[in-house]
Amino acid sequence: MSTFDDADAFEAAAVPLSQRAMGASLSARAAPYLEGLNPAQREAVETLDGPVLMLAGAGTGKTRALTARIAHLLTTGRARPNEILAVTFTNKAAREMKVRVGSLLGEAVEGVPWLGTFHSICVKQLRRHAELVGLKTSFTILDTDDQLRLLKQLIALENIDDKRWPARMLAGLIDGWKNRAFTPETLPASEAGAYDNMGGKLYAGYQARLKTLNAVDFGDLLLHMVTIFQQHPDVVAQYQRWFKYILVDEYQDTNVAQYMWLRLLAAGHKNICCVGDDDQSIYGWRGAEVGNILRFEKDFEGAKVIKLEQNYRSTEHILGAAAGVIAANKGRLGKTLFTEEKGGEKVRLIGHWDGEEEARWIGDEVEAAQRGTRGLQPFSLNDMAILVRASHQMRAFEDRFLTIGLPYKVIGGPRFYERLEIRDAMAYFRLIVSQDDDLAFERIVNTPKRGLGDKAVQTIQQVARSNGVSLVEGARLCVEASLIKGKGGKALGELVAGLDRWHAQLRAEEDTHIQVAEMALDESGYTEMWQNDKSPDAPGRLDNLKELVKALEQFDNLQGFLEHIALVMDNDSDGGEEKISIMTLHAAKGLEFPVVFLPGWEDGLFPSQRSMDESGLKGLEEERRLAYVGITRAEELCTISFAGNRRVYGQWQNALPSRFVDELPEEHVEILTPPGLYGHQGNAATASPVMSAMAESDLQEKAASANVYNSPGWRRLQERQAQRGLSQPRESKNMVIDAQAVSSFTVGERVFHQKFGYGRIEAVEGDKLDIAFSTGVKKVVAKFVVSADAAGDLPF
DNA sequence: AGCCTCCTAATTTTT
DNA sequence: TTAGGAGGCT
Repeated sequence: MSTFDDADAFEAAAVPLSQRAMGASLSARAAPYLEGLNPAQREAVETLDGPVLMLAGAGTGKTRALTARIAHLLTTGRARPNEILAVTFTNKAAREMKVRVGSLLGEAVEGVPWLGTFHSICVKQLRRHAELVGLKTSFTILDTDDQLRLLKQLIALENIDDKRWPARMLAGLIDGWKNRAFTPETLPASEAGAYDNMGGKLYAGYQARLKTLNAVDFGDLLLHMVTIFQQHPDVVAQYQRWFKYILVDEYQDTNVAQYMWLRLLAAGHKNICCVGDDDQSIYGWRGAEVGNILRFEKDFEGAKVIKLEQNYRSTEHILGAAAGVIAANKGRLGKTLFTEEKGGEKVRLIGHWDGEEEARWIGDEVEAAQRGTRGLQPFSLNDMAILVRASHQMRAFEDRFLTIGLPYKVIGGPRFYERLEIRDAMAYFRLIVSQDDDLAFERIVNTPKRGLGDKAVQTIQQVARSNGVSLVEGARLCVEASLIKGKGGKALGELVAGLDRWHAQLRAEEDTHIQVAEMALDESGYTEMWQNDKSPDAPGRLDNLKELVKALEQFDNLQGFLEHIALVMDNDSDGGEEKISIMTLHAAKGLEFPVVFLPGWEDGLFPSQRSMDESGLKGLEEERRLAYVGITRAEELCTISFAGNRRVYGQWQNALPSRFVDELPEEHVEILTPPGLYGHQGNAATASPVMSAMAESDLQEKAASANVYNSPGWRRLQERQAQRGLSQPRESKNMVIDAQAVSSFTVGERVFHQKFGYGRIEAVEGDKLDIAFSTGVKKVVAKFVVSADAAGDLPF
């Protein structure tokens, strides 16, 4: 069966033949989109037939090549817009590509209808074929919140210990399985069996539940399409025929499901062009398979590999430093970036006593760069960024910048549509559109407070289930039968009546969807709830709600809006004031800044200990790619720093400089040694332990063992830090306590705890102690207590 | 039903 | 340190 007979995007977007003629005449002259391309880029644009892997290093103009390729396909008449499938990962990338193709072709082309993210394209496809996986065309897309709520219910329903099966973990497992294209049916025993097969059972239960709810999660979008393609050759055949040319951006980030989907689609014309950079694969932890890009030539027979290696972004020192770091990775496809721009500043490297000093120093440097330093012209704050490994590192910078009044913005924080009030409002909207949306109902049934607690909700659920109806219908029955007493019952009646009324108003089209939306938020008491809220963020939330309603203006109806929101979750609202950006390294991929600071290069933090523990060498290599991504974001000035001491979860911890610091090639690095730091007496360059470490360490050995703790330079650095530590009373005490706390506790010993006071150890299990305090026996982690004899030395 | 207190865990995050 | 969740108390 097929829905291709419907008026669909293929037909709607078909381009009149006259345009093809126009395209041909355009290309007869010098095609404008080819101008200024270097030979490699040009080859990437003009090699249209067969599989092509465009290996595009950082800053080599891959978006340019990709968009020119689309323009080329269209103007030469090789493909009509609707015969091109172009996939990206983010909406931002999709948008940018649309804009750039548009500007290359002017008014000539309406747009490429199948240009979008993996997910948006899959939604489009799945809406056509939903019934093939037992869904209705109108299926809803769940966000993470809904997903977790659903899983919690499932876990409770199955009477499973939610300590052993936290919903979060289960969500992670299921996500992982979907990323690897495992359905409950195809889930290998090795995966499901690892958890008494309970994982597999819960997965199946979850999928069944989704089906009854007529809902899918993000992973399903891909997975369902892969399933459909595999089970219905006629369906996939149609798409294979239609998509003459396929383009994929950021191929190194594709997961197994995405890979399978692409392979299935490309099997027809085999004209697939994947763009990516194996050195920038940093999403392994969420299912991306670097292997996809490494295997490309094997997967797609007769593939042509084109390397874009000329970099237009960074100075040669920055490129050199990045190359030095990434060289330590194995199994790379291998690219060597070069630039024609010579000179520029070396990458600067500096060590600090602690994280606060690091933030202070960077703040000063930012202000200096604003004024113009070292013969460089002044930079705008918009041209500067601080890229951190983990978001908790941002705090030190925010604190410092607030103190000195430096405007900053955090990129990639909680997004607009993920905020509580927005999700609540959206749940109301969802219910207005469809009363079948049980998850939305659960979310708002007692928001604002209506006196409907667990018990009331349970009653509604029971009634709904036994009658085989939605929760809204169940609630209606409860009201009619007066099953819920008191003010809760009355409020529930009002809510149901309200939902009916708003829905009717929307249908009647007497009011616009915007008016209905406002009405719902007001009449439900939701707006009022925040107006009465005295917490400091309430006004902001009200503003957000206003903004949400305003966003409705761009859509013709609520359905369209909801669809958009489910898939497009960004908020790029940017005020006029110049600001320095603070973001994670992950968030920085694809961006560039003239001035970049890379703080926190300490072993354990970056590379992250957890990443190395969980994924070993693979994890370390991904961390290294992250370092590479970080350095290559910089155009002119790149500054790497590390701190000897850092407060982590309230405890002081000391750390060694990142092993990546040692991998920076000496000739591209300038060591800054401000007064008061490592060996400032005497010659700064030679006294620097970092420099010594770099000079003395053996690259080969490092690459092999990935362990440089034994290099002489590192030892010296450590010693020096320890010495400094002793001269700095506060921090050193903490470190001493830490050191002794880990090892030496015995049963019966008297200890002191900051909170519980004195106690006696009853049992020792690894680093966990059972201690009898005056208030009772507590389990305490060893590092939180000290031997009672040492208590007098406590800094608190 | 709702508030308060205790406990635990703590990268990276798009869709 | 701190945020969020769970469980207990009113």
